[in-house]
Amino acid sequence: MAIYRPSIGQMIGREFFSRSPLECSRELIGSILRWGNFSGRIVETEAYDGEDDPACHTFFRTSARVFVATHEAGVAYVYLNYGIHWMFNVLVKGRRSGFVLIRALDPQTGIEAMRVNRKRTALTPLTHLCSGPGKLTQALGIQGGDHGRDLCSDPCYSFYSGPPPKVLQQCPRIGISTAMDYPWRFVAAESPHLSVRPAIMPLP
DNA sequence: TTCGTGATAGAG
DNA sequence: TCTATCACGAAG
Repeated sequence: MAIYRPSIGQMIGREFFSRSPLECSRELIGSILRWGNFSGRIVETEAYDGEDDPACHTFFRTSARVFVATHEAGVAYVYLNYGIHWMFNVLVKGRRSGFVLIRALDPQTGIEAMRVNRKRTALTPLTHLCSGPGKLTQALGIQGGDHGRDLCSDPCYSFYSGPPPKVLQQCPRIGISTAMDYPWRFVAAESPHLSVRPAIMPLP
């Protein structure tokens, strides 16, 4: 796998996302998502492979295949799930194309506004603000209008390289009903901001 | 454990 | 048109 780790604080460019979903998912752990006045460190992602992954939208949605074909790597793929929750993904197009689902953030800036968006009080633990894909979109105000937004051209809506995780753990994806054995979820295992703590994986 | 909620796609 | 499905979260 190609290693791409720009120096800390550098805006992540389109070439980062011009790689496979697994590479991008893994290396986004520890990076910073800036979204307007909000920012957070990415501590949990999942990879969805657009070619032979039954859990990926491209597998069962024509519109997703059209989206991949008509957009550049590094744009947002946002959709509503269960009629309630917006899911925030990034389109990646390398040797393989697909999506990276951003599942949890460690909030850095805009925390009070996140609490307002989440309709939570100051008593709510910080670790509950963005610990899940639906929670983080609500906290940052990400909605359907952001579908297709380019995340590689506007410094206010971009990813920035950050300190690498202390313990990068790879484990099975959660919340899906097919292809559940693919270990395509990545977490910063030391973070208290995860949606679900992964089981301790036995050594190979 | 249950339930709310809406876009999507495929069947009829 | 109708219906099943869905990468979730909160309340109880």
